[in-house]
Amino acid sequence: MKKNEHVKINPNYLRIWQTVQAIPYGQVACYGQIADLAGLPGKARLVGKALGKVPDDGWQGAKVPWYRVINSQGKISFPVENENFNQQKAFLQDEQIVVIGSRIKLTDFQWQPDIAELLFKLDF
DNA sequence: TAGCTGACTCCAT
DNA sequence: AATGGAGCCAGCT
Repeated sequence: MKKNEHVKINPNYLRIWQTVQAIPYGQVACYGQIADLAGLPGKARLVGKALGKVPDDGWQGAKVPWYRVINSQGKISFPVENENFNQQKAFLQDEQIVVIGSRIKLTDFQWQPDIAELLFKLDF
């Protein structure tokens, strides 16, 4: 199939991608945090699924910074030295985020969104 | 339809 | 800090 016009995209993925786009440069968020902000509490694993399907060319004209999402323990959720792991780590370090091994200090880099502002921006 | 899977979390060691 | 187990739940086969 060449065209994707009849390919149905899970609407939850769209909300997740949009929420991830709101993570500021130089900061990170957890899977569960994104799920909550996207209005999908308890569905952290779905966030991982959605990120695995992020369009390479971005969504709605903007890139989706999937690499700014890590797990609740402050670690990159790919096996160490795996190709994806290395790419994610490199992207994060490019944003001045300190990554030690697979670990990032959440106390220093975790995104603390202003809920009111975010809800307005995301328009759910 | 019924299992299986996993870019998760939480809690105990 | 690292490791393991149980719970979790939408998607996928």
